[in-house]
Amino acid sequence: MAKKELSIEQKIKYVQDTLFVISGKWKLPIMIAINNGNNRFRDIQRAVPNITTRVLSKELKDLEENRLVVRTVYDSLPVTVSYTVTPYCKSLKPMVDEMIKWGENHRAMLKKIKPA
Amino acid sequence: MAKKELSIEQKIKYVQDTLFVISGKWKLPIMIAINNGNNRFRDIQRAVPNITTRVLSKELKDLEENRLVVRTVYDSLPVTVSYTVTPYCKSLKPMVDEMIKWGENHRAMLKKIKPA
DNA sequence: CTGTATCCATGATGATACTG
DNA sequence: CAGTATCATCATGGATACAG
Repeated sequence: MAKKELSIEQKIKYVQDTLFVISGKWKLPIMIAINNGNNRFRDIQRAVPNITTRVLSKELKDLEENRLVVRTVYDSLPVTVSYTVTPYCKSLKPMVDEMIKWGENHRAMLKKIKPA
Repeated sequence: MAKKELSIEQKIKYVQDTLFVISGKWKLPIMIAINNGNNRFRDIQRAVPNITTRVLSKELKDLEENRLVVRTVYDSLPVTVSYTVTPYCKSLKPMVDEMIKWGENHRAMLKKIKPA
Protein backbone atom coordinates (compact mmCIF):
# COMPACT_ATOMS: atom_id res chain seq x y z
CA MET A 1 0.00 0.00 0.00
CA ALA A 2 1.41 3.31 -1.07
CA LYS A 3 2.25 5.87 1.55
CA LYS A 4 -0.25 8.67 1.60
CA GLU A 5 1.14 12.16 1.16
CA LEU A 6 -0.26 14.61 3.65
CA SER A 7 -1.31 18.08 2.67
CA ILE A 8 0.46 20.97 4.28
CA GLU A 9 -2.66 21.74 6.28
CA GLN A 10 -2.65 18.25 7.71
CA LYS A 11 1.05 18.38 8.49
CA ILE A 12 0.60 21.60 10.40
CA LYS A 13 -2.39 20.24 12.25
CA TYR A 14 -0.66 17.03 13.30
CA VAL A 15 2.52 18.80 14.37
CA GLN A 16 0.45 21.12 16.51
CA ASP A 17 -1.32 18.14 18.06
CA THR A 18 2.02 16.65 19.00
CA LEU A 19 3.36 19.93 20.28
CA PHE A 20 0.31 20.29 22.45
CA VAL A 21 0.84 16.93 24.13
CA ILE A 22 4.56 17.40 24.81
CA SER A 23 4.37 21.13 25.41
CA GLY A 24 6.41 22.76 28.10
CA LYS A 25 9.89 22.26 29.35
CA TRP A 26 9.18 19.25 31.50
CA LYS A 27 6.99 16.53 30.02
CA LEU A 28 9.59 14.82 27.86
CA PRO A 29 12.35 15.06 30.47
CA ILE A 30 9.99 13.50 33.00
CA MET A 31 9.10 10.63 30.69
CA ILE A 32 12.76 10.05 29.92
CA ALA A 33 13.53 9.96 33.62
CA ILE A 34 10.76 7.49 34.39
CA ASN A 35 11.70 5.36 31.44
CA ASN A 36 15.22 5.21 32.80
CA GLY A 37 14.11 3.56 36.00
CA ASN A 38 13.26 6.56 38.13
CA ASN A 39 9.87 5.45 39.32
CA ARG A 40 9.49 7.22 42.63
CA PHE A 41 8.43 10.84 42.90
CA ARG A 42 11.63 11.76 44.63
CA ASP A 43 13.81 9.94 42.12
CA ILE A 44 12.14 11.71 39.24
CA GLN A 45 12.69 15.02 40.92
CA ARG A 46 16.36 14.24 41.39
CA ALA A 47 16.69 13.10 37.78
CA VAL A 48 15.08 16.20 36.30
CA PRO A 49 17.22 19.18 37.31
CA ASN A 50 15.52 22.23 38.78
CA ILE A 51 11.95 21.01 38.73
CA THR A 52 9.88 21.87 41.80
CA THR A 53 7.47 19.52 43.53
CA ARG A 54 4.56 21.65 42.52
CA VAL A 55 5.38 21.53 38.83
CA LEU A 56 6.35 17.87 38.89
CA SER A 57 3.06 17.02 40.55
CA LYS A 58 1.07 18.89 37.97
CA GLU A 59 3.00 17.52 35.02
CA LEU A 60 2.57 13.96 36.24
CA LYS A 61 -1.17 14.51 36.38
CA ASP A 62 -1.19 15.83 32.83
CA LEU A 63 0.79 12.83 31.65
CA GLU A 64 -1.62 10.51 33.39
CA GLU A 65 -4.55 12.15 31.63
CA ASN A 66 -2.80 11.74 28.30
CA ARG A 67 -2.25 8.06 29.11
CA LEU A 68 1.48 8.38 28.88
CA VAL A 69 2.19 7.59 32.51
CA VAL A 70 0.55 5.35 35.11
CA ARG A 71 0.53 6.05 38.82
CA THR A 72 0.38 3.06 41.15
CA VAL A 73 -0.02 3.22 44.91
CA TYR A 74 1.38 0.33 46.93
CA ASP A 75 -0.33 -0.43 50.17
CA SER A 76 2.85 -0.77 52.15
CA LEU A 77 3.96 1.03 55.24
CA PRO A 78 4.70 3.74 54.56
CA VAL A 79 2.69 3.99 51.39
CA THR A 80 4.87 4.11 48.29
CA VAL A 81 3.92 5.43 44.89
CA SER A 82 5.36 4.26 41.62
CA TYR A 83 5.21 5.93 38.23
CA THR A 84 5.70 3.96 35.05
CA VAL A 85 5.46 4.80 31.39
CA THR A 86 2.78 3.15 29.28
CA PRO A 87 3.35 1.22 26.06
CA TYR A 88 1.74 4.17 24.33
CA CYS A 89 4.39 6.44 25.76
CA LYS A 90 7.04 4.27 24.13
CA SER A 91 5.59 5.16 20.74
CA LEU A 92 7.15 8.57 21.30
CA LYS A 93 10.62 7.06 21.26
CA PRO A 94 11.51 7.57 17.57
CA MET A 95 10.53 11.19 17.87
CA VAL A 96 12.36 11.72 21.14
CA ASP A 97 15.47 10.05 19.76
CA GLU A 98 15.44 12.49 16.87
CA MET A 99 15.03 15.38 19.28
CA ILE A 100 17.99 14.22 21.36
CA LYS A 101 20.11 13.84 18.25
CA TRP A 102 19.17 17.26 16.97
CA GLY A 103 19.72 18.93 20.33
CA GLU A 104 23.14 17.38 20.63
CA ASN A 105 24.13 18.56 17.19
CA HIS A 106 22.61 21.98 17.76
CA ARG A 107 24.63 22.50 20.91
CA ALA A 108 27.80 21.53 19.05
CA MET A 109 26.94 23.94 16.27
CA LEU A 110 26.35 26.82 18.65
CA LYS A 111 29.75 26.19 20.18
CA LYS A 112 31.31 26.54 16.75
CA ILE A 113 29.70 29.79 15.75
CA LYS A 114 29.84 31.36 19.19
CA PRO A 115 32.55 29.72 21.28
CA ALA A 116 32.56 30.61 24.94
CA MET B 1 32.75 3.44 15.13
CA ALA B 2 30.42 2.43 17.91
CA LYS B 3 27.51 4.66 18.72
CA LYS B 4 27.99 6.49 21.95
CA GLU B 5 25.32 5.95 24.58
CA LEU B 6 24.19 9.14 26.21
CA SER B 7 23.57 9.39 29.92
CA ILE B 8 20.10 10.25 31.05
CA GLU B 9 21.32 13.68 32.13
CA GLN B 10 22.58 14.35 28.63
CA LYS B 11 19.39 13.10 27.03
CA ILE B 12 17.33 15.43 29.18
CA LYS B 13 19.62 18.34 28.46
CA TYR B 14 19.56 17.84 24.70
CA VAL B 15 15.81 17.35 24.57
CA GLN B 16 15.37 20.58 26.48
CA ASP B 17 17.69 22.34 24.06
CA THR B 18 15.55 21.18 21.18
CA LEU B 19 12.33 22.05 22.94
CA PHE B 20 13.69 25.52 23.56
CA VAL B 21 14.36 26.14 19.88
CA ILE B 22 11.03 24.85 18.59
CA SER B 23 8.98 25.95 21.58
CA GLY B 24 5.55 27.40 21.13
CA LYS B 25 2.67 26.57 18.87
CA TRP B 26 3.96 28.31 15.81
CA LYS B 27 7.63 27.83 14.92
CA LEU B 28 7.33 24.42 13.34
CA PRO B 29 4.11 25.19 11.48
CA ILE B 30 5.75 28.32 10.09
CA MET B 31 8.80 26.41 8.90
CA ILE B 32 6.59 23.78 7.32
CA ALA B 33 4.65 26.48 5.53
CA ILE B 34 7.77 28.21 4.21
CA ASN B 35 9.29 24.91 3.18
CA ASN B 36 6.13 24.23 1.20
CA GLY B 37 6.62 27.25 -0.97
CA ASN B 38 4.91 29.94 1.04
CA ASN B 39 7.62 32.53 0.95
CA ARG B 40 5.72 35.77 1.34
CA PHE B 41 4.56 37.08 4.69
CA ARG B 42 0.97 37.00 3.59
CA ASP B 43 1.20 33.49 2.17
CA ILE B 44 2.67 32.20 5.39
CA GLN B 45 -0.10 33.83 7.35
CA ARG B 46 -2.69 32.20 5.11
CA ALA B 47 -1.00 28.81 5.38
CA VAL B 48 -0.82 28.86 9.18
CA PRO B 49 -4.37 29.06 10.47
CA ASN B 50 -5.22 31.63 13.10
CA ILE B 51 -1.83 33.25 13.49
CA THR B 52 -1.85 37.02 13.86
CA THR B 53 0.56 39.39 12.17
CA ARG B 54 2.07 40.34 15.47
CA VAL B 55 2.90 36.78 16.42
CA LEU B 56 4.04 35.80 12.94
CA SER B 57 6.37 38.77 12.83
CA LYS B 58 7.90 37.90 16.17
CA GLU B 59 8.26 34.21 15.40
CA LEU B 60 9.97 34.94 12.10
CA LYS B 61 12.49 37.08 13.93
CA ASP B 62 13.17 34.28 16.40
CA LEU B 63 13.66 31.84 13.56
CA GLU B 64 16.06 34.23 11.85
CA GLU B 65 18.11 34.49 15.02
CA ASN B 66 18.26 30.73 15.28
CA ARG B 67 19.46 30.59 11.67
CA LEU B 68 16.52 28.51 10.59
CA VAL B 69 14.98 31.07 8.27
CA VAL B 70 16.41 33.79 6.03
CA ARG B 71 14.67 37.02 5.20
CA THR B 72 15.42 38.65 1.87
CA VAL B 73 14.21 42.04 0.73
CA TYR B 74 13.85 42.62 -2.99
CA ASP B 75 14.30 46.13 -4.21
CA SER B 76 11.28 46.11 -6.43
CA LEU B 77 8.31 48.41 -6.46
CA PRO B 78 6.61 47.86 -4.20
CA VAL B 79 9.26 46.24 -2.04
CA THR B 80 8.71 42.52 -1.61
CA VAL B 81 10.06 40.31 1.13
CA SER B 82 10.81 36.65 0.80
CA TYR B 83 11.37 34.11 3.56
CA THR B 84 13.21 30.89 2.91
CA VAL B 85 14.36 28.05 5.13
CA THR B 86 18.06 27.40 5.55
CA PRO B 87 19.85 24.11 4.94
CA TYR B 88 20.22 23.92 8.70
CA CYS B 89 16.46 24.09 9.05
CA LYS B 90 16.20 21.01 6.86
CA SER B 91 18.13 19.05 9.46
CA LEU B 92 14.95 19.23 11.52
CA LYS B 93 13.10 17.16 8.95
CA PRO B 94 13.55 13.67 10.45
CA MET B 95 12.29 14.98 13.77
CA VAL B 96 9.39 16.86 12.25
CA ASP B 97 8.39 13.84 10.20
CA GLU B 98 8.24 11.79 13.37
CA MET B 99 6.15 14.47 15.04
CA ILE B 100 3.71 14.50 12.15
CA LYS B 101 3.45 10.73 12.21
CA TRP B 102 2.89 10.66 15.94
CA GLY B 103 0.33 13.43 15.87
CA GLU B 104 -1.61 11.68 13.13
CA ASN B 105 -1.68 8.45 15.08
CA HIS B 106 -2.51 10.24 18.31
CA ARG B 107 -5.52 11.92 16.78
CA ALA B 108 -6.74 8.58 15.48
CA MET B 109 -6.29 7.05 18.91
CA LEU B 110 -8.22 9.80 20.63
CA LYS B 111 -11.08 9.22 18.23
CA LYS B 112 -11.18 5.57 19.24
CA ILE B 113 -11.25 6.07 22.98
CA LYS B 114 -13.45 9.14 22.89
CA PRO B 115 -15.47 9.23 19.67
CA ALA B 116 -17.29 12.45 19.00
C1' DC C 1 1.75 43.98 1.33
C1' DT C 2 4.61 43.93 5.43
C1' DG C 3 4.80 44.82 9.18
C1' DT C 4 4.73 47.83 14.28
C1' DA C 5 2.35 49.56 18.53
C1' DT C 6 -0.69 49.00 22.43
C1' DC C 7 -3.17 46.73 25.57
C1' DC C 8 -4.65 42.71 27.78
C1' DA C 9 -5.80 37.71 29.17
C1' DT C 10 -4.08 33.40 30.24
C1' DG C 11 -1.18 29.82 31.35
C1' DA C 12 3.25 28.18 32.65
C1' DT C 13 6.67 28.32 35.89
C1' DG C 14 8.98 29.50 40.32
C1' DA C 15 9.65 30.17 45.66
C1' DT C 16 8.35 28.82 49.82
C1' DA C 17 5.93 26.74 53.39
C1' DC C 18 3.27 23.19 55.05
C1' DT C 19 0.64 18.33 55.63
C1' DG C 20 -0.28 13.21 56.24
C1' DC D 1 8.27 10.19 51.10
C1' DA D 2 4.74 12.29 48.30
C1' DG D 3 2.66 15.59 47.65
C1' DT D 4 -0.77 20.40 48.40
C1' DA D 5 -1.46 25.38 49.26
C1' DT D 6 -0.37 30.16 48.34
C1' DC D 7 1.49 33.79 46.23
C1' DA D 8 4.20 36.01 42.72
C1' DT D 9 6.27 36.50 38.19
C1' DC D 10 6.99 35.97 33.41
C1' DA D 11 6.41 34.47 28.69
C1' DT D 12 3.08 33.44 25.21
C1' DG D 13 -0.32 34.54 22.65
C1' DG D 14 -4.57 37.27 21.10
C1' DA D 15 -7.39 41.69 19.56
C1' DT D 16 -7.20 45.67 17.38
C1' DA D 17 -5.54 49.67 15.25
C1' DC D 18 -2.36 51.88 12.59
C1' DA D 19 2.01 52.98 9.50
C1' DG D 20 5.28 52.91 5.46
